[in-house]
Amino acid sequence: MVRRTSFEDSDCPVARSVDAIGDWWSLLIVRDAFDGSRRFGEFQRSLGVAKNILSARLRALVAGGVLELVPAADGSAYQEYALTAKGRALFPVIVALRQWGESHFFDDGEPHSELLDRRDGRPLAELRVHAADGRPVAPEETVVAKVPR
Amino acid sequence: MVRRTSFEDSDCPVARSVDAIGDWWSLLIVRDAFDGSRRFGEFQRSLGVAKNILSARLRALVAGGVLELVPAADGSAYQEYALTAKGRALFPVIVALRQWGESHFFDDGEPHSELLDRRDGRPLAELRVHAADGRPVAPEETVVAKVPR
DNA sequence: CGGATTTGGTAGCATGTTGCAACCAGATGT
DNA sequence: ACATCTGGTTGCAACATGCTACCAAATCCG
Repeated sequence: MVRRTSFEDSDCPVARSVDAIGDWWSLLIVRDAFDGSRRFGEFQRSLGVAKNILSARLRALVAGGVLELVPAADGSAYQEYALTAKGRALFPVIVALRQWGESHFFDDGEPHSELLDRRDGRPLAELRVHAADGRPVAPEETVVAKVPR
Repeated sequence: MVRRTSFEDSDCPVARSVDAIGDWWSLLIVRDAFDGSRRFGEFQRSLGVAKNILSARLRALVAGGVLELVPAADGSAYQEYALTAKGRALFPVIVALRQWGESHFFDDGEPHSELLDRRDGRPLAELRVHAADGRPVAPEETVVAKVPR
């Protein structure tokens, strides 16, 4: 994306997040990281993305503090990409996108990969937005407060 | 983004969602729609995006069923873009991105726009991922079930 | 009514980014 | 030692992006 206008100075957190993630490939990389991918080759096989693109995205994610390079768990000289705390904090974003996709882009019975609770093997609960007091809120019940200058 | 490989046939809901949204501009358009923007000009002023890009994105979002064209509320001959039910279902995605941005890209006290509960004026609760039984689950406590062929 | 302005776009063009293929160095396997 | 795997980089063509100019219809304003 040719973007002469970066969002890194925007006062909207959504814009900064979008800017930090970079592009959709990056988000799918993060998804794969949640799913257990750790090595360059794993990401590449899973995503089918060109290696130069993957290389650039991984570097950007590391620079952005979403991933970090750690020594390979198997003791080899290679390195692995691991989610940082900041990267793991993207979990609700991935889950939200996943649930939206499940709800709107698959016919009844059409098979798709699913995110399950490891403990009981059941799908996760639908994400819901709540107010500070725990009451569920719909979009119309919210308001964006413009930044206090 | 030059993407010869579309994700529309992926079995991963995240990939299909990403594909359906299209690009980051589209997501910011949806964010603005949640914030009350309805007209072409409103989106353009708010985003500062080139008109041809905005035009293409709006058309794609309408084609994808995220937005729909409705007669203008003020009775004029113009039309307005309104979120469909499918579009409104993106609310958790936007909120998740917003909260991630708030947590990681603003210094303490740095002003930023905020999403508040209209009823009590307080920020929303932090989104959390729960299992079917209501227990909170961390990423490591989940597993992706590969599609049953 | 008539002219100016706003709204909501489209068209053309330069440029940057994507994505493919080829290549390459170091680590690993045998 | 030799082959292969891993993890990249480089060059290049094609395409999408984004800017500016242009345009038609609707609306405003005197």
